[in-house]
Amino acid sequence: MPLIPCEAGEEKMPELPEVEVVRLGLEPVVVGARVNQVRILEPRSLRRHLGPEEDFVDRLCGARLSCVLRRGKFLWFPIEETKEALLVHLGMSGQLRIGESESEFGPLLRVQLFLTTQENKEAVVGFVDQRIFGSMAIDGLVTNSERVNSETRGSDHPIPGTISHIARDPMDEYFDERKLLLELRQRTTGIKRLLLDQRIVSGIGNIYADEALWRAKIHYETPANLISRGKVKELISAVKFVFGRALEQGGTSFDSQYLNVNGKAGYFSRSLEVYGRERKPCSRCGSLIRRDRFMNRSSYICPKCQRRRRTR
DNA sequence: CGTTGGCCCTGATCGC
DNA sequence: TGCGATCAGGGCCAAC
Repeated sequence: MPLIPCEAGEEKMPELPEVEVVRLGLEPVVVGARVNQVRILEPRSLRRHLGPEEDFVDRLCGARLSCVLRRGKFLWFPIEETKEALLVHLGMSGQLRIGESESEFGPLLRVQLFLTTQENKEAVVGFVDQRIFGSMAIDGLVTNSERVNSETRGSDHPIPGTISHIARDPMDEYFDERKLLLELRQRTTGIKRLLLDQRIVSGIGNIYADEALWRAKIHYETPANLISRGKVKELISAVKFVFGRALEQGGTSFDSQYLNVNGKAGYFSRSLEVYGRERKPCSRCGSLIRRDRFMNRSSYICPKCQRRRRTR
């Protein structure tokens, strides 16, 4: 069975497209599977769980998982017997990998789930996470009317309570583009910070934020309310474009159900125009890409295409 | 409430 | 060879 080896250095934070590829890879194995046993190797990986470690294990053991859902960068597995779900966030370095034996996940294995699949086969899911920014939890599912930010449109499918503040992502069929447009245009904060704020729009991380801003030719610090309506629309289209392109590439390298069921193999660096391309030429104008420090992270821009406070 | 700054966390890598 | 500094950044929270 092919397992992707860990190669140091090429690790990147999974954003929406990578998480979706993980979701697709898990789906055939996990849907209808029964959890027989749970092993916690690193209790800090349960930080999001509201309760002790034993409680997490008790609630999950014996559960049948009905499907794999995603919003933004969160994944969850509703449990058939209860109104709860196994909630997972990969953080910066988390991976969910499918295996058949116990020992193939390496020293960064944090949580292990032993499953019996719908086809009555044994499977093991390993949660591997170097930096322990990712986490797992058992969380109650709530419907729209019970949510913190109840939504004005869309389905009333239940969602884990602790992530009910997470906005719909741009690939969601009920994503409300007009609502996002209106919200962005009345905020004075720099546009990149808003793109990264999962309460406003989810799924975007540092890499695809830079990519989308480059496509729309917007400087990352431009106050959102100073960007014209048309330009904000362009930006939202750019987000959808970079997500869509990454998903296509993730899909093409997706030969078997085991391939790409981890947080890194699906990273599609060939398609990146600015991120990680410091001092390399902009593919539009030839200017050298610059790396700035911003919000304790890197921002890559083309200094010519993305001028400060360009609004139209 | 909107905005902003900073903390968490580990292993790879770099400079001296 | 050793060792401290640096870097990666999503989510969340305190402070104003």
